[in-house]
Amino acid sequence: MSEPLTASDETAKTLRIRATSLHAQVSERLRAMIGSGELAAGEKIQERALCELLGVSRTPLREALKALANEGLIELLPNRGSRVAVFTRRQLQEAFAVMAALEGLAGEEACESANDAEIAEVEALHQELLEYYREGNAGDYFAINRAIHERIVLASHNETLIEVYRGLNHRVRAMRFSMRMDPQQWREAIEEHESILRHLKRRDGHELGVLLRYHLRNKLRDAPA
Amino acid sequence: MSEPLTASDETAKTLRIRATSLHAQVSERLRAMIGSGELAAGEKIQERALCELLGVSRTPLREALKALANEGLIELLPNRGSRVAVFTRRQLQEAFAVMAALEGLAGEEACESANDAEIAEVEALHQELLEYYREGNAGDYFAINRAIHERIVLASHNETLIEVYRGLNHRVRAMRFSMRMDPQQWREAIEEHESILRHLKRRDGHELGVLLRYHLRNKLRDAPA
DNA sequence: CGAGAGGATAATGAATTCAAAATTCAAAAT
DNA sequence: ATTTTGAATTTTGAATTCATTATCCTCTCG
Repeated sequence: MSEPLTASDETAKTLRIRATSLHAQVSERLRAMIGSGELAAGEKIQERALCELLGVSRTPLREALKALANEGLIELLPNRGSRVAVFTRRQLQEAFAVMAALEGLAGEEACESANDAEIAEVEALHQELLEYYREGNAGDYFAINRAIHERIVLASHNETLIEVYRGLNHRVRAMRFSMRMDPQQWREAIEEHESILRHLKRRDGHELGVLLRYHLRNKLRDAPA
Repeated sequence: MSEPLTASDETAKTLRIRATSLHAQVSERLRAMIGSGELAAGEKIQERALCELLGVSRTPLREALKALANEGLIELLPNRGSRVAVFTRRQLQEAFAVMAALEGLAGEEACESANDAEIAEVEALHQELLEYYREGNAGDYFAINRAIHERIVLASHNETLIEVYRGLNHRVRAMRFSMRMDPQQWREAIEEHESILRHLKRRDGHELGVLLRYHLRNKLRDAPA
């Protein structure tokens, strides 16, 4: 893993149209590295080493760092470089609360704007969710759970909402928390998801909004941090 | 206006500790210029000219541009530089909807977290609002209106929420819309504000949340854009 | 007279350079 | 032995340089 972003082969370089600017590629890459934990929270950014790893000069890397700092994923220390942002338990709870509020709006708007295919997709994911619940497969359950929430946000067709939600999602991923639930909570979560799907299919925006705004409450235990 | 960011006087330079990095100062400055309309929507960013105006080299300017692009205030055109973002009427409506959702959460949390001084401050602003309403002074009315909403968000003591809200606020300012209301709507807005204040003082988070989530609906006419 | 080719000019994107600041490390002093 | 000092080294922040791409302008040809 971690190959240079630019093709090392000269021919490939000249033949391939450069899709995006380097700083955008580096930003994307760093977000992924932070989200996956390859760059750990609090870790100092070694500019020169990262440049070498990514195969770019410091200029695009620093541009990317500034952009990510604006997103909250990187902290800039005056005259002392930058490090991966450290999130507190409180910040995680805050992000959850904001995301729940956004999902509430997304639910309302999705009921008005979603097309049938999008709703069908959520339903399909819901079936998968139930499958993993029955199997007791928590890892895949959480992945699907997240996918469902994302699909509902996408179905709002509100680009601004989608973008803001995405930013928070990046942060939450960076936090690498463990969302452990006991069987009772898990059962309740499943019931809530049943309601969510039902209201979405009925396009009952108001009720779906209420559900989503409170669905995330108390789901969080805490992060290892 | 528009003096270089760095002191031109050598003595001042050496004596004063440099507070923040150039890119941060430039970002701040550009946000203000976009918010005030000094840089108009859609306007091409002339890097060299701006550098000269701000008294910095292209490096910090470009870092700032990347950061603002991430915020949505600047558009990056591949190999063609950048321009001030152009917002559509739809994006403005989207931003309003998201802000209303965030204010709803802010209201709920403010009722739990605000201290009495913060509530008193909102009440004082509310009195000012009424004053401007009676005077028919729309300009100051909107300024105070915005201040009230901001104070409620701040009173949530949810840093993540505050930050996300602030980002949207920058965009909305950049849009320079006109929020014209007829007398009937204005009267209704005042009544809503009365309710908002009443619920805040009673710390009735649920009701305040509902109010704020729907307060902004239909407030928007449109932008000159 | 207008459309298009082609070359000059300017702007962009990224690498490199350079000064200032922080960090490291070894020697000296308590 | 531990802390302190101060020079060497590294890292950072920002300016400058350089290759590439886009834009403009003129000239030719229809």
